[in-house]
Amino acid sequence: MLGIMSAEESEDVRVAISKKRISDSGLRMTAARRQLIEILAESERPLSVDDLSQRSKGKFDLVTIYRNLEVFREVGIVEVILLENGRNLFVLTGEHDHSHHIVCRHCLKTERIEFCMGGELERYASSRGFSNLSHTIEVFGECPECEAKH
Amino acid sequence: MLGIMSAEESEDVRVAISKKRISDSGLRMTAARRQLIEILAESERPLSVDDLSQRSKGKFDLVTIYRNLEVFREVGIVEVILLENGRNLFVLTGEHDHSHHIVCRHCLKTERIEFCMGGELERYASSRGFSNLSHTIEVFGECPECEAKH
DNA sequence: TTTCCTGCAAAATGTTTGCAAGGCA
DNA sequence: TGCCTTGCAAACATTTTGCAGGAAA
Repeated sequence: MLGIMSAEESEDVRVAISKKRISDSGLRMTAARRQLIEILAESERPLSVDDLSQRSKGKFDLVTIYRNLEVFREVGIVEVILLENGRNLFVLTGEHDHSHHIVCRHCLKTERIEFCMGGELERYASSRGFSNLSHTIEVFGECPECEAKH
Repeated sequence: MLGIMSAEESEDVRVAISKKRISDSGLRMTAARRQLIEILAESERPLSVDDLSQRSKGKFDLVTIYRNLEVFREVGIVEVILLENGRNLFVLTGEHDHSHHIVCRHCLKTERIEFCMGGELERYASSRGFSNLSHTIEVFGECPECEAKH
């Protein structure tokens, strides 16, 4: 875990960016928002609504968490990862607006994939007459630690 | 819509393959299964559980539809498309075991994408130590017809 | 002080489970 | 006949909505 800084931004930078984005959008910085952002920033993996509820020790109603995650998504500070089972995980984006992930099925540890082949896909979709495009790409597998446990 | 046969297999071929796969797996060919397979084969787009319920005129309980779709997935005759909102659509696969799609957000019309860049993704995931990989890739947009309606 | 945000309660969705009756092979 | 499937009912899990009180700016 030593070594040069990876491509990941530090916790603090992402928290700062997120808070700024909230107030720049004319929204209020409440205790719930502040704490949810911090929990997301501290986490080593993307979190579900339930994770966030637990890690905030039930201090906020689930409704509040749902509503704020939706707000976060709208202002572009969180990214949603759609799991194979249809559930969502949320991760602070920081600077980059869009990325894809390798997710461990067991522990949900996630790595960002540094390259995005969405361009090629969307170019193809475009050639087929589709417009207003978006795409999802996720890779699922077992991380080294989880594989070792078998 | 005239012209040479596309890469799509005909309805009948996919129905035949599907039925064979069911009985080869030691499962029974019931009225529900037969009809669900036929409805999927006739459909111009992937269907949701609810679509299947309606198109079979409520003849089968939702539970039956859920359970059979799960069976179909297990024996490999349907493929699941995970929408942006987390819902599932189901499509008969026929011969090919795995593909990706361009899905219209409005009418859900879907085109199969003929190429799959999953290999590259999984090679990358593999180099990061992940094993037992799978991936999802979907493109969403507006099809020409739906775009015209705006 | 005004408007946004939160919590509570309830409802709406979507999916799963258990069990007894029915039907395919 | 024997086991697989189905339907019904109920449970479950997740997410959404409405409204009144509370808190940012």
